[in-house]
Amino acid sequence: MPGRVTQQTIARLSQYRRLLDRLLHEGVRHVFSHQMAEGTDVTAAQVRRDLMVLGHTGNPRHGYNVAVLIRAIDGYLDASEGQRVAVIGIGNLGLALMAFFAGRRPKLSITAGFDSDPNKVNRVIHGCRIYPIDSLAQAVAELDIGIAIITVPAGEAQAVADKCVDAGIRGLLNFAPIHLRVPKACYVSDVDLTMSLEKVAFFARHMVEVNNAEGEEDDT
Amino acid sequence: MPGRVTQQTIARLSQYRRLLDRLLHEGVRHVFSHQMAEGTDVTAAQVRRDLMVLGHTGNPRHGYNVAVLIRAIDGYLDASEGQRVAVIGIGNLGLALMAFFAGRRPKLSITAGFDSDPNKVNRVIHGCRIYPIDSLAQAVAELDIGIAIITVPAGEAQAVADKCVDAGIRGLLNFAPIHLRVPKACYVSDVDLTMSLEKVAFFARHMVEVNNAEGEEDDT
DNA sequence: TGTTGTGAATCTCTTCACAGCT
DNA sequence: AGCTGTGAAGAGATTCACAACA
Repeated sequence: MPGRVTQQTIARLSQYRRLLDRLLHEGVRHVFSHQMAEGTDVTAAQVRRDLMVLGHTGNPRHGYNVAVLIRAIDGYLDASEGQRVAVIGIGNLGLALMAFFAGRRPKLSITAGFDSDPNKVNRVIHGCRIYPIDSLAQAVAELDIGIAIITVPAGEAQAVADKCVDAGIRGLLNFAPIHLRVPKACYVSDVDLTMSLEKVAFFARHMVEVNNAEGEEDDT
Repeated sequence: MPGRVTQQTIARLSQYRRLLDRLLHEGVRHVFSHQMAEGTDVTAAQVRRDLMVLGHTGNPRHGYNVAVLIRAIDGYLDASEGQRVAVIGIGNLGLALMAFFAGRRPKLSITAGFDSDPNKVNRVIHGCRIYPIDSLAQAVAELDIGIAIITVPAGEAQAVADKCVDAGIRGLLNFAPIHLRVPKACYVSDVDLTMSLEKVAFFARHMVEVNNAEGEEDDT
């Protein structure tokens, strides 16, 4: 469907949707692009540009109908048949992510966990079973899992990624601090915690040159 | 010191350093830019361009001396006096992050935790004490904390951010799924887990149009 | 009047390509 | 022979600015 969408547009659509969900919850019916811009971290022009990929909605009188716009984003981002996700590596972080994502998006559900430690296998956490890593291919096929979250130590991450690819998984969310090599047909997004913290540490000391969305609020 | 450095250059320097640490550990003495490019996800030209900010140095014969380059990046990214970090919100994710960051970088140490739940207060986890959220300002001053990791629920995040700013914290790593409003002098980096997963889900279904660093390895 | 949708301009980041060095 | 460092070109993303519209 999409001719050519950038990763950042998809990222922002996800944020818009979250904002819109909250607004809907608060009883707001209509929003203007500049209001959406305020609630996220972008300009009004950027919001309108991003919404173009949806084929659009929106009128100059009331702006965008919140409920309609949410459905439009849902239709664009979500797979109608849903997508199932595995967490591989049931340590502190893996458990925290299972808790975090549990029940958050109906079309994107954590369905299984995997670990190499026999003590962790067969437990059921947040309604999903932990399988031995060796049964990955089989379980992925049976449960129709298309996405994996990798939370194993760096040293094991590449081997795990290879297994995922072999099992037919086409999307990886990688928390291991290492660059994964995968075939072009598999999409990887890295969440690099160390890098994120080091970035904050650096700019906390060099705040001057960051124009973190200028027209922003107060000043203490 | 930096005239104007971009966030992505800082992010990549952090990744180069991690790669170099590993190489040093493996006994590698010298690297060329194209080898560093392989180990991360960038081009050789990008690596060389990024390293320009260090002032430094590398020679056409052997490339870069690994140990020297690490020290150069250390000197650029790290505060010589070190920086102390607090984790606010000691739930699953907060605990996982305390474990993850424990002892990872000497110049960037998790020093305190904060939570509003009295049951969690005064415990000591990974060598650092959990304080009540009300004592934030005091503890931050006493322990000289400059950075906070926010892992509280979305509904509390803005209030927590405000307290952090008041307490003098100038860098925030935010895991709450909400856009924080802070003064321009405070730097915020968001780790948006939901967005990251939704991005993976989307591109896993639309792999075609992503040229995820083309010249990459195999093809199944 | 105040907003949307969007072509064009601008700005920012990445890649090219090559002189200079070893 | 093959690399580094970097000015200049190129690609890509964002913002401007305005016609169309309610």
